[in-house]
Parts: sequence; C-alpha cells; structure tokens
Amino acid sequence: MSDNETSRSSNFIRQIIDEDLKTNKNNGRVVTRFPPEPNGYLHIGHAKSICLNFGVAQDYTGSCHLRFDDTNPNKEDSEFVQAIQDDVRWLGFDWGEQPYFASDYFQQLHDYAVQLINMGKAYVCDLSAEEVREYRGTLTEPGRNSPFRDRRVAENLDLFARMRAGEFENGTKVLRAKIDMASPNINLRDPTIYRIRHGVVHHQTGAEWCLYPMYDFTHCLSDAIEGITHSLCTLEFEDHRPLYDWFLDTLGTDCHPQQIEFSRLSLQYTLTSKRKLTELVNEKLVEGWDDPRMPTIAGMRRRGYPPAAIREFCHRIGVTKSGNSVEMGVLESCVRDELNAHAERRMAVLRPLKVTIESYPEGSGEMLVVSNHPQDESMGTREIPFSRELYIDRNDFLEVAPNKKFKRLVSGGEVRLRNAYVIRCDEIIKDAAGNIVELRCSHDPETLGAAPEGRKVKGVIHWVSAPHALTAEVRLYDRLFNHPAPDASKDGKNFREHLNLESLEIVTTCYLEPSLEHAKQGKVYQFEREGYFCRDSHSAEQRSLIFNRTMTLRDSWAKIESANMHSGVLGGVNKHPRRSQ
RNA sequence: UGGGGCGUCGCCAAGCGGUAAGGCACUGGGUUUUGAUCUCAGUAUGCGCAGGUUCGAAUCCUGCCGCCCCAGCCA
Repeated sequence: MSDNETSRSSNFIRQIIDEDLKTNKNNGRVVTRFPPEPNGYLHIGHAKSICLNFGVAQDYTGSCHLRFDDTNPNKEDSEFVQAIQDDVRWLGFDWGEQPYFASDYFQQLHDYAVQLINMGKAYVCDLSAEEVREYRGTLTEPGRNSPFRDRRVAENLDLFARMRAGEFENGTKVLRAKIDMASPNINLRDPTIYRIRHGVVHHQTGAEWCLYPMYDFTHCLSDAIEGITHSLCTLEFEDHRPLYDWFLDTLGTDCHPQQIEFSRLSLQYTLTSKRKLTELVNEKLVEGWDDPRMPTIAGMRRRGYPPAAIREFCHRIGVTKSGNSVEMGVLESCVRDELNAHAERRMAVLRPLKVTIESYPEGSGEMLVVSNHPQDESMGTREIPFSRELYIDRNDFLEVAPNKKFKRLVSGGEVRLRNAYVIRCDEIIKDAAGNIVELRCSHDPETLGAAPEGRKVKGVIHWVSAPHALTAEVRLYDRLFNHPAPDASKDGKNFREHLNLESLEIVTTCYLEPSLEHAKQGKVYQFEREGYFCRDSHSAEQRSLIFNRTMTLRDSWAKIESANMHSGVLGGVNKHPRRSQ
C-alpha cells in the first residue's frame, strides 16, 4: 500500500479515536475487528468496512482482528471461511498471526450465560417461537412477561445444563436475558441469547455443541475477550448498542469496547445484500460468486479491478452516518485511474475488418518497437509485427464521414495506424449482399515515426497484423442491473426483474497482437482505444485465449455521437457504442 | 401514532459560531500518433423548512417537514 494512501482520510470515527487517545482512554491502544459471518462471499460493502477497520488500525499503529462471527451453523460453510481470508488478503490487509472465531469462545460464552443465570439476569423460556413473538408486543405496545420469566435460579441452571446435554428438541426452549419487556427499544424485551440446534455440524466445532449463542450476546463478549477498543458496525445495529452495553456492564467484563455505527454503502445499479447475491448464485443467474459482473471482491478481482482501486474507492466515499447512494462512476473512475497509470498498452481488434496495404511489398514485413506506456518509459518497449495484411476495427471505417468531427478512416481518406504508418483507403470490397469485407489501402512509407508532409492526419486507429494475429474470445460486461436501486425500486418489482439481460456480450473472434500469447491470468492490459482487459482466470488453461473487459476507456466521442443521435443530427454510426458498465 | 438515526451542488463529502474544502459527474479551452491520459477554466449569495439567539449561524435554541432502521430461536 502506498504512503499517500494512508494517513490522509479523516472521518467522525477517527475524530472519536483522536479524542480517546488524547484522554488516554484505552492506554493509547487501538484495536478494531472485521467480523464477517462465513455465510457468503465478501462484497464491495464489506470492502468499505475492511478498509475502515484495517485502515484505522494501520494508521494508529494498532491492530485489526479478522474474526468470523460463526454462531449460526445452519447458514455457514468453510468454503466461505477460506474465500473471505483470500479476499481480505488480496485487498491488501494483514490480520496478523491468525484469524479469530467466535466459536473459539463457545465455552467462555456458555460460562458467561451461566453467570447471568446466577445473577438472576437470564432464564430458560419454554415459549414457542411464535409465542415469544406474541409476548414481545409491537412497536407501539409494550410486551408481556413470559410465564417462565420468574423461574428460580436453580431451576434455570438445571434446565440450561440439560439444554446443553441435548435433552430438549429444537425450538422447545431458549435462554433469554431478563431485561425489560416494556422497553420502548424492542431489542431490550428479553432477547433470546441461546437456541437449540441439533443435527448440524458446525464448520469449526463439529458436533460438540447443540446450543448456539445469538449475535447480540456473542458479539460484545467476543469483542471484550479480544480486547477490542473500537467496535465499528453499520447503522442498523445502533438500536442494539444498549444491549451490547447491557451484557458487558451486567457481567462486569474488564474490557468494554465502544460500539460506533456508520452507514452502510449503497452502490447504484448493484446490490449489497448477501441474501440476494446468494440467490443470484444459487439460482445460476450468474456464473458464481466470482462472476465478473458480481459486486463481490472475488468478482471484481476476476474482472480485473486492482485492489488499490477498491481501496481508493473506499477512501473517496468516506465514512459518515448519513444515507447514501454512490454512483458507479466513482468506482469506475478509481479503476481507470489505477489502470491508466499501471497497465501496459497493447493492440487488439475486437470487430475485425480486413485491410490490405497494396503498396507494401508482398511477402515482406518488419518488427516495430513500440512503448508499453505513453507516459511511463520505465515500462519499457515491445516489438509488434507489421505486414501487408492487417485487421482494423469495423467501427473505425465508414464509407462517408457522417460529419466534420469524424476523424477515423473513410473512403479516399487518410488515417494514422497507431505506432505505424499513415494509410489511405483506395478501394472498398463488398460481398454479394453489399457488406464491406475488405479495404484496399496504400501507405506513406515516410510516416513511420514522422508526421506526413504537407497535410495533417488527425485520426489514429489501432490494428494488428493478420498473419501474426492471435485469435481470442473477449467478454464484454455491462451493469448487472438496469435500475439504480434494484433492491429498493418503488415499482413493486422484485430485484430479479431488474436484471440486465445484456450484461454479458461474448465476442468470439477477436485478433490480438502476438505479445499477448502468454499473458498472465489477472494481469490487466489496456487494449488501446478499447479499454482495459485481463485474461480470464478460470478458463485460460483449458480454452485458448479468453479476455474479460475490466473497464472501458472514457469515451467522449460516444458521448457526442449519442447526443447527436438523440437530436437527429446524424444516423447510427457506431453499432456498438461504448458504454461504461 | 413507540424507539433509534439522518437531511450541505446531480452523486459522495469537508465544515464543529467568523462569512460554503475536495472528489465523481457535467460544460468550455489547450496539449496529444489512444476521440485515452494530462492540463486550464466554469459550476451552491446557499447548507430540508420556519422562527429565534448573536455584531456575525450550515454550525447554538425552538417548532415543523422529509427519508432510513427496529417487532428472527439471522447477523
């Protein structure tokens, strides 16, 4: 991580920490934690939390624990435990010696529960789930005490021991904290802290327990056990803070971390709901958790987003308590900035149109030395073959220029071949149906690395040498949803109805310059004038060459063009206008 | 209509009583063998609304309005 990436952001949480440090509140220590439940893959919303928690720890020379909040074995899986670690590491963060697991504390948690019972602050309740709900009251009416609320301590102790011993069926009994059934805060109306779960194998503890603690009880105590100083979570837990404090105060733990809430990220045109992302995966609406269209960290990795771009994004959006809805453009800008600076340039033709340079001697060719980055010499050079037969992109040729601004190749016109010669289109070859199948051109041999004499050629287009070209499949991605808030649209539609059916376009016959033959999976290149692409990390081994488009280039021409189309100034020139994702 | 939050430019977001930072987006100019990059300039007499306190208010007070979250044996 670069230096300028750290130590610069400030937000209300850092202000609180600054104040705590000033008053020596935790003896100058800063310990945070990132506590995912291993029931799915991490997404961009988690990235915000990861950057916040690990970033704070880094900048205050503290530490950040990666702790799995694994108290619900019904939904969790070790596949997720592994994936989460891979993702956090890839994002660039280090959790030190080992990850933590809430399940490591099951025995301690159990003992704390017994302590609560002994204090008369918890009781075993025989009400069914439905009865518990009825007794809880509503938002505007207080709840009623459970008939089991006043069981004697000895009886509670006995019952709880037998719950643990497996004597009772699922759902027949729970352990509840005895707080206040009339509290205006529903979370304080004797919340359940332990439930019975027979017959599930926990990914960490196996079949050791048939009793599992609930989040509110587990989280604060896990934080206290680990000596966390600042427990950062999202806004929906604000109502739970009194409970967080109640358990720690009641049990008198030595350590009492401070819970601070911030608003969760909402990114337009996508989802950050783990439940819904799971649905997309399980119902095969996408290829998997790492589908390049997914807002998951694994998906963005496969797509080619650099980790530094994601960190920069998290920095740019900030941390506050206000509701937000961040535009995709911010993420895209971060990805482009990072890739523009670090991606090597290459040439690739996505929609090939054959070009023959008739003035170029038949059977000959030459190697041109071109730079890998126009602004960064340290990235070196490479050689690309030039020959008599080339491919250019169909979108770079038009028989007649639609307007004075068009500066690509037209019949009888000239254009610069990027890194090579200026050519002129002399003849158009069409098939029986009238489709253009080839261009016959001539080149100006004096224009290699030199401006043409006596005229100016404005356009520059990319190309590849036909006999040397590599054939590849290219996958073009667009946004997964066509509604800015697929999750919360007011039109009554389910988020699945907002899926963009054109989010993936596969172009099967693309031609690449030869240097791309051994492109490493995941390394992102800029295909000049097309965008950023990386070799797919799944299929690169078994299939030939498959590239994912990470991101388009900013395209002010497409913008002008679509504006013109809407105002009727010119017809459709580009059948495939570039669109940012 | 209970409780907890939030409202500063199209979207994020600084600001913490001294006269509205910055980023993204957008618009216009320059450079350019990527219509990319880079670069210059422009964009809130206004901070949800209405009162009040003050020499001075986005910042303090009062009252409204709007939006979000909470009734899992999920986290």
